[in-house]
Amino acid sequence: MILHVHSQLGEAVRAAARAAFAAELATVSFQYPPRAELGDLALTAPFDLAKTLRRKPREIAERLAAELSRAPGVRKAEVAGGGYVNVFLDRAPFARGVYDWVADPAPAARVPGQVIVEHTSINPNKAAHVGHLRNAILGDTFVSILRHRGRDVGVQNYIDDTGVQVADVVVGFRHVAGKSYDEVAELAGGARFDYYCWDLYAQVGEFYAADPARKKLQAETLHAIEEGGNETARLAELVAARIVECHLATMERLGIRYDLLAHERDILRLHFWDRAFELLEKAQAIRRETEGKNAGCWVLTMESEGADEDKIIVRSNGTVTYTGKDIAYQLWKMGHLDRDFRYRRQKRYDDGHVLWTTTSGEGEDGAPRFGHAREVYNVIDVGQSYPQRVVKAGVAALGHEEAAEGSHHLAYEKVVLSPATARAMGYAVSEEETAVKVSGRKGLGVKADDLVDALVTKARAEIDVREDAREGERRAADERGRAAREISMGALRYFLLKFGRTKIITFDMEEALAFTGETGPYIQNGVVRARNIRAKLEDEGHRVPDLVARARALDLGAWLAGEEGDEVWSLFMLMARSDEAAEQALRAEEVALLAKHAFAVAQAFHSYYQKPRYSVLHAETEELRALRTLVVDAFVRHMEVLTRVLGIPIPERM
RNA sequence: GCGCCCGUAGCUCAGCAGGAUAGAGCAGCGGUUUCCUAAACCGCAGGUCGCCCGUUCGAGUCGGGCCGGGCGCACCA
Repeated sequence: MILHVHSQLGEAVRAAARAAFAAELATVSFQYPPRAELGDLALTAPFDLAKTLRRKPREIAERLAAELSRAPGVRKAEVAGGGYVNVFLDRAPFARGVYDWVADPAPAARVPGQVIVEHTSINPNKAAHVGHLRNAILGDTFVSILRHRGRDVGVQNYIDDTGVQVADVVVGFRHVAGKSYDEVAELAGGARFDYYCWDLYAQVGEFYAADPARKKLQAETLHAIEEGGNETARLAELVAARIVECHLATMERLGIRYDLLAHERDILRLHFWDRAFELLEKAQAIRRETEGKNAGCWVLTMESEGADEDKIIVRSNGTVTYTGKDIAYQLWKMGHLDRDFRYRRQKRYDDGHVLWTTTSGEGEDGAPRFGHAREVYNVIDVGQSYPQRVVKAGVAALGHEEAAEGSHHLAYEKVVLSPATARAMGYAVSEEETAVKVSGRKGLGVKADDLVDALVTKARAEIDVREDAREGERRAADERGRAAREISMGALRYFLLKFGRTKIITFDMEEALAFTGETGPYIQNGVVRARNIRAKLEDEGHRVPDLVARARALDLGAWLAGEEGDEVWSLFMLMARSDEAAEQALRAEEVALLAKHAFAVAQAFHSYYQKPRYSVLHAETEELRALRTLVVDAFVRHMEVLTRVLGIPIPERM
């Protein structure tokens, strides 16, 4: 909504600059005055023009202000400070526009070209932990914003089913737990297999540490898995497949779904790397070293990477590194590898959406076209920045400049544990430590399902307290359970989104369980209240659509000019800026911007509706009731969209 | 050594195309419920934006240098 105003007024400013000063402005950006009394939008173009025109900013501002005052939708424009132009919008038509926009949000213009987002990509060898949740929630929400803003997005979850981590658990089953394939199969069919593997994986760490010679088992196992067609590979396959199902179930609790599971095994079996190697060799993007420390290796030159400029892609024993495989995968994503996976249906979600999986065996018909993206976002922790740069460099070295340009690493920092939370989990933490690193090897970390369980339990307890205090009918257990799950989901998603992605999150259980203040439940609460007001109106014989229609026909201008109007106006301005917030989130690749914006909108509504003098049901006049209903209805409708984009469900009651 | 990230209120963090008096949550203190549900609202208090230099009409924001903390620079993934 506001972006439309920006471009319209921007045109007016450009025209004015042309007419008055024969100056050509490239882009006109608008800011917002620090206080509402100063105006609705602020223009800083006079400062820029002052430089090129060698005239006083104020002088330029005067001229632009005069022109802008005549622009449609503008009530007045005045010069402030050293050369700002503050624009006051005509409130009534703008407010009607905002209402129409939120009541019937036109989908954003379709942006051509496919976008692939890879996220989650957890090693399929143990339960997901809170760090993985950060990845998945970040990725899922980014996808949602992309789609909201008109992008065609495919979501891929990379399954490293032939890596060392899976190999370690296989070693665990064989040599630590001493289980046969059938015994593992039985375990895998039971509950909490991912938890079992979590503990087993930690034991394998100790097993290796006790006798370094045992590391040989890891190498042998990994080799057998890569080779395929043997008992070890079958066991690895079983473990990985079952753990992936656990991860999918965990993520589904948070509303996170995928379009494709891309398996590393299939990248190997279908010889993606061999093809990528041919391409890289032919383009002389990689070269074989004949002397020096990298003798016998194929390396990719990394410019400006410091002392160690070359990255080894193929080891001297002829095997390819992970980074090499990743280059092949990235090339496939971008449609620059003339190979493709075969596909099978993995599962069908409740809403009918099909999750596909890659396969190197027999494929099924009907798969959509995966992997011809214009833009690729890889959601991977910041520790992978260097290999991600290598992947990008590899794509670029093949001459695919645009593809390299379109390769984004959505890097995020890790999640560490607060001393209190680590202690609660039974770890000794010294006084000086301010944070404790999670460690899969040591089995130290907060499991995703445990965290969700704790949230649901806490939310349920809160609900029970409130329900028991109620007069009249109380909710049944299953309704309370559903609300508890929805509130937990909102709390967790917001909690992991509100930090910038370059910030290390020190995870504290107490803090994560908070339902007051800047949290998901705060946002949910506002919408629930607003919906409740609408419901009460209907109960008392009013019809919300009629009231809204009536309000639209009233003199909005007079009302919006008053004291109540100021509060309503700032709420409407904030709602109008949601499209801008979403675009900013995409441009800055920072999902937190939209999450924070949603909180700000909720906050503005809370502060308004809470005041008894602005009561809708007990409004002094029918006119005021109609006007306030329009506000409440606009808020609900808008927040339904915003929260859906953020993946925050709205419970029926808190 | 080189590269990246972080340093803003007691604590956790916003402030990411430089812009007006630096914001929010938590914690603290004081208020608000015969009023659409208090997971709420209102108020008070709390800041040399790590330090120095520079660019600019203007720097928390950009550049350089320093200090402190974290991560990366594997023939691991």
